Amino acid sequence: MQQLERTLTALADPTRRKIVHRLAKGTATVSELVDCFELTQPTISSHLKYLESAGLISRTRVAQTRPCTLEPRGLEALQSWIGELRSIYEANYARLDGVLKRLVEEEKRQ
Amino acid sequence: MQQLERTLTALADPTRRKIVHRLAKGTATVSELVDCFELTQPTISSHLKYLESAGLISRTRVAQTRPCTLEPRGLEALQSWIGELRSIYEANYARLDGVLKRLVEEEKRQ
DNA sequence: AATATAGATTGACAGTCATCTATATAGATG
DNA sequence: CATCTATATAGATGACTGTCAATCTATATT
Repeated sequence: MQQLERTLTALADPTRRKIVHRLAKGTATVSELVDCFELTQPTISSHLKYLESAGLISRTRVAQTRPCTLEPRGLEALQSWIGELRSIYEANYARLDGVLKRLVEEEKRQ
Repeated sequence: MQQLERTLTALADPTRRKIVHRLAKGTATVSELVDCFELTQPTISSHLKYLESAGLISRTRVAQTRPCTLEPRGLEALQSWIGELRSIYEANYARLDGVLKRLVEEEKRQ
């Protein structure tokens, strides 16, 4: 799967969005996240695996703990992708405007 | 489901992203989209339903055809959401920088 | 009226996902 | 070594998704 797709799939889940939101405020260990979410630890670990493979978070090792940190690059990439899409749309919409103006001018001339 | 979640879920599918990309270049009917994608018409229709409920496209009626148009508002909303998230991250990252600087200054003074 | 075309809807099936419980591993600590 | 804590892994289950074939509805054309 492409990186963009992993990112979108990862963010499509509400729990994972909440995790990302939480990590935007600072690093957290798996247990700290478990405490936030009324879900079991394996469930949270599984979500973290998604987020990591999407490049949205990274994990280090501190003793037995695995602190998670938000990696903003994945978000940047997604934001750029949307931006490009909107550019294509706006370019074509502008061209349509151009066509309409020309039609209107032809009307006038007749 | 919230609008943001619908948008993300809609865009998480590669076929739907391709449809959006195609519609960014201009309106298309269902049949035209079917011709683009080596998928059956019901499959495309089902994807269009997702995109419509996510507010990413709109459909009108012209005789028997149902031309689809990209609606950029859904994309804008998603882009803003990511922007907010990045702001939170950057604010906290900056604060962390501040903490580090203060620690370094205290070091110097001693 | 009869027929053709554009789409939507329905039913079925395989695959994936989110979640849980139960168990295993890795490191810290007594 | 024995045990505690933090996390990972395995397996089960119910819900949802993507897909297709078949069928239905609405409009256009002859």
